[in-house]
Amino acid sequence: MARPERGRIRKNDPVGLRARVLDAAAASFQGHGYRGTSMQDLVTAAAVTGGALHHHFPTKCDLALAVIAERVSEEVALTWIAAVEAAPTAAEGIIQIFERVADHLDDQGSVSGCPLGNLALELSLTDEGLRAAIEGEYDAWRSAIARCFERDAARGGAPFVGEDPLAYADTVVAMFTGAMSIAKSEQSARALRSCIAVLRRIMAV
Amino acid sequence: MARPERGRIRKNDPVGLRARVLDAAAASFQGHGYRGTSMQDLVTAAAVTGGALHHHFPTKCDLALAVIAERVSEEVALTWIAAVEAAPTAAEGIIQIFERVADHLDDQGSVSGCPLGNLALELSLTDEGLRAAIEGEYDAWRSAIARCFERDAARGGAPFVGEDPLAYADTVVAMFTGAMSIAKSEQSARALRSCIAVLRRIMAV
Amino acid sequence: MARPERGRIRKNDPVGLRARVLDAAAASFQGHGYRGTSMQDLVTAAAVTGGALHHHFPTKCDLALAVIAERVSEEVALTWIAAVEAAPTAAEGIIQIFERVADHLDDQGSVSGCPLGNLALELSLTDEGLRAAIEGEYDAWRSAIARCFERDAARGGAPFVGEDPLAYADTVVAMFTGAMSIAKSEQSARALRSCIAVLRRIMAV
Amino acid sequence: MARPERGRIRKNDPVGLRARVLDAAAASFQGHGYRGTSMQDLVTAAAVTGGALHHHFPTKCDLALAVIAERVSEEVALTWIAAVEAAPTAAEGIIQIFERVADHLDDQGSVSGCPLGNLALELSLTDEGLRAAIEGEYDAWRSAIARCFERDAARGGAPFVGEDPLAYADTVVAMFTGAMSIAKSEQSARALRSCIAVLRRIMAV
DNA sequence: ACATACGGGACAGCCCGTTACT
DNA sequence: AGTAACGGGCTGTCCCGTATGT
Repeated sequence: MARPERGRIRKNDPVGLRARVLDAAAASFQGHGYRGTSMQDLVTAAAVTGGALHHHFPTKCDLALAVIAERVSEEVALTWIAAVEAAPTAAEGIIQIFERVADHLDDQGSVSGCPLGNLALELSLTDEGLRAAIEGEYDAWRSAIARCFERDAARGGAPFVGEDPLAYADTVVAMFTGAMSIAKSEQSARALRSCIAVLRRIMAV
Repeated sequence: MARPERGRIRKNDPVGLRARVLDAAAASFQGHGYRGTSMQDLVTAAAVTGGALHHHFPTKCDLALAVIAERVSEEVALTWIAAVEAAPTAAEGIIQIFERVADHLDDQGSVSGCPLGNLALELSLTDEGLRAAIEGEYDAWRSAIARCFERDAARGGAPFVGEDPLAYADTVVAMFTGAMSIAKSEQSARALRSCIAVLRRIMAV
Repeated sequence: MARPERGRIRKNDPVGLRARVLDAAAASFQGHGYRGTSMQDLVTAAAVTGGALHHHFPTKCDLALAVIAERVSEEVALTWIAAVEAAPTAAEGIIQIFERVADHLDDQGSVSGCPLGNLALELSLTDEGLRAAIEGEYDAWRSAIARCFERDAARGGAPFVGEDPLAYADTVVAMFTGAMSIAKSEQSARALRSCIAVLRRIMAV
Repeated sequence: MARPERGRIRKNDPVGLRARVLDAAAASFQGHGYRGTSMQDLVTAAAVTGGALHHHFPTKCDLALAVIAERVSEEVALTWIAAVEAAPTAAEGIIQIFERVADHLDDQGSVSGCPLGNLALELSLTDEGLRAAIEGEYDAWRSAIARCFERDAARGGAPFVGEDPLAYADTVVAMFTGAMSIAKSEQSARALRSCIAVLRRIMAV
């Protein structure tokens, strides 16, 4: 995957630099928001120069698109999609993910919210390209959960979803997104645990 | 009576001016976000001068606090608290509110999101005072729903809430907040309608 | 001197209010400078409202003139003019004043400079009226010292002043003003003590 | 080679631009004071853009520090330090400098004061870094004069300084600073000439 | 690829002074 | 006499993006 080094230490490291910037941007966008993050902040956080930053990401919007495509997307894929697919049933997987995130928030001092939700509210009305990218992430997220519900139903499980697994998937995503928003404003995982309690009853896990 | 001269007639109307500013700010904060709204925007939108604005709201943060306390709070009270309390049962009230909001979004061209949710994600980590104010609104919202569930349970209804009406209330708030976030990124009421379908089944309405 | 009270407690106290403002302004002008002091600072410091302040001093410049005429002038008169005149000889008086001020600076934590010197440098080129007022203070100060030198000379003392007591008076004022400036930048009375040492030798005290 | 489009021709000349800004700032700080000079004034005076100004001097304080270190310092070095060192004796040098400055003031229409003194009084209590920088300049100035007195004493001259050349140097600096302050408020070189007369007698020049 | 210099235009906050009002 | 509302305008700072340079 990575370009093979040839013993020589290259001063120019476009891949590493780009990755550093994306990491810094993803973290800062989540913590301080898109508008709350200046390019200068990233120059400092990623230890790059302004020129290099603009070489890789001509505009701030380009950077946001890359963060969504290469960082937020990955986080959704790992935290949610891979996890539900790996779980015995979608219901169990969903509960586990909620619990894992809630535990993680308790471990950390602060709650900075769902990265996708943060960007969704801040950028959806700003730029059509960004909006579409965010919508795409939501779609992938919801679709993966719906597929798991359908799989379970095909196996005779998940009776609660009835004829509309997509609506249930949508609702799970909405609950998570909303609970993270409340969690951010309360700086506690309480709302997530409330959702867990309700989900257990609904899905009989 | 009124004397609309071409020269400037100055009228001391602190209440009216303050109201104009709050209205303009509430609308712009919801549409473009807190950081996406400049004080100059409000000067234009509310037709006030910079000096007058500064007199009533020395800092932008003060203005946000006032918007939360005097506009967002009122909207939550009207749209949600009064509506659930007035409905025959909490379950019916909740469904009605979701439907009313979804219809409203369909009528309008664009979806600008839940005012409380927007501010929650953007400002919770910015200022402790703002975070606390937002937390208070969430608490009032959730508590009102929980009280309605308890009232119904006392009358022998709402069997689904079991022993924890607060968790159900929390979940409803999370679902609404999250669905509005998704709706904003999709520019459609779809997510809300998915939630309605699920809520109907859960609460058997 | 004071207007006779008639048993009734008057809420309006123009004299007291004016005095409070002048005190606050004199202190702040010396500490933070004329431009470094805002009318709002004085509103806070003197516990008056903006309206009352502007009622007594229509413009900031008017206030500065009043501070010079009623506070700085008084301080020069007390600290310098009365003190040299009361001393046995001008030379002894001058030394004593330098020492008194140096001791005072050592006692206090910080050195905020000579009130007249501060205003002189900041305002002389701003407004002709202010410049003239400051010049008048310098003139009164220097003249008083010169008169004392002449008085001593008439008694057969102060041989060092020769035929030009005014030049010596000027020099003393310059030394004091300059030493206070250096003292402010060093936050120490060192420069004043250096001047004392030299003055003792020159004037043989 | 160069392609002079109808648009603006941009030239990267960091040294020249920086020098232009420092020159404009030094002049304006002396004439109108630090607080009396706005960044916009400098943008106009130095014919630079706000962005370029901010690039070289992120804050006004940074600019003041640079003005002290690179302009005021140089002026002190040229006008005073080099001049006293070059003179046959310190006493003669000092008198010459006073006379040169007095003549210069008479030639010009207006007196804008000693650049170091102006900044000393206005900024010493504003920022610790500025205060320290100004103190350093005073120290260099005074030390240079003291060294010349010592040199003269070693050659058998300057009998008046006795055992404390530093106190005499201090006094000379104070006299100059104070006389310039008075000169500014009187808009005349009179105070300087008074000092010259006294210095001649004291130092027997 | 990367680094520095630079352009032009906002931004929030504050300023001094005036006017309406009690 | 004293209070509070209000008017414009300006301040220092920062912003994002581009151009020049290596």
